[in-house]
Amino acid sequence: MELQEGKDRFIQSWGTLGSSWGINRTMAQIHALLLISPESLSAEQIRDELKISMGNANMNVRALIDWGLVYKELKPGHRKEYFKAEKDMWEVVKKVIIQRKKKELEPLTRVLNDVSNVDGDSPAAEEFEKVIRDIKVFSSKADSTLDRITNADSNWLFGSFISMIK
Amino acid sequence: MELQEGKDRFIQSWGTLGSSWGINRTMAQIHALLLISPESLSAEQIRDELKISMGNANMNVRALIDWGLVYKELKPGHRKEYFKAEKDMWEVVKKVIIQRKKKELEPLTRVLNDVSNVDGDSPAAEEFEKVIRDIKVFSSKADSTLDRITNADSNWLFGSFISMIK
DNA sequence: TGTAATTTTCATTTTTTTTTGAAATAGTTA
DNA sequence: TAACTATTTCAAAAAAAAATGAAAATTACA
Repeated sequence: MELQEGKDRFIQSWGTLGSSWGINRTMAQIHALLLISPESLSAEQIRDELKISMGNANMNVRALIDWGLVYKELKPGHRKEYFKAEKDMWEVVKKVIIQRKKKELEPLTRVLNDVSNVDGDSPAAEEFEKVIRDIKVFSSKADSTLDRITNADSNWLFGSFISMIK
Repeated sequence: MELQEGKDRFIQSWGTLGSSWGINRTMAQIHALLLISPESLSAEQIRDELKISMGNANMNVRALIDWGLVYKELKPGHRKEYFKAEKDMWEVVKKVIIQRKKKELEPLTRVLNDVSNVDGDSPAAEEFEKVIRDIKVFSSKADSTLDRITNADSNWLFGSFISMIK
């Protein structure tokens, strides 16, 4: 297969995957482009490769930097800013978990605490409080497990320790 | 807090959370409504509670059933179909993992295999192949870890086994 | 089988999300 | 500081996703 075709297909596919992970398509495509690039790229190069506007390129590069998935690189003698991707997949996953935990788990926890006591003792109220309690217990476990994951080595989750508990 | 206010806030919040998980807002709201309901509900009741159209209610209930997050219940003496939610959060998470694995990991793997060999040995081609290889290794580990999770008891991931490897 | 209730489908409309592009701002060099 | 290059912002446009509602299909019961 031609390199160009491979690149296009990979960028496309990574973009689709990103959409399911709270990373919009262009954002994920930029990440893909930087992943497969041996050199860091400028916003201008990103715009040209992906055929998007400067504004779009700039906004999504910033978002990627916020997520910790892309780093800014200052090339001596160059005026433009250059960008390179985090290429370690375990790091990528950890960064995504950190963001999503912040954006999803924390707001949910706030609501669960707010609504955990309701008036009355009808079956509906009882069931409601029970479900809220269950979800609270579950999300607090998820919270600490996710913390453990984001602080661990990839082998902790993937690796040989499996055999230890078999 | 009034029960109704608590319900509304929870349904709203679960809907938002769902949007980040490949479950559209209404789909997640229906799941939330069924979660906190002591009795199974008909499509008509769901439509009324959430103020949505029948078509929308029907389509999203079907989707929830596909995901395994909602079950159909046949009430003797009733003509309508009734629906109840999967209320065990660990089951909910496992069902979501199963769906997302199918919808995301499998297509990615296919593309990675397709593009893993490209012409030439330029730095760009070398880097491309290296990145594809890395992602392949990573996703195959993720794949088996996710299988393990979906077959395990919730304690496996959350629970006391942590202490075993400390 | 005929009738009414229920469920499903899907073209159209509405809503939400993303992108553009042009203007404003910031930064660099001579 | 002037002239130019690069970056950021954001209102408006475009694209994508979701919801409606009416018609079609299915199902249950007399």
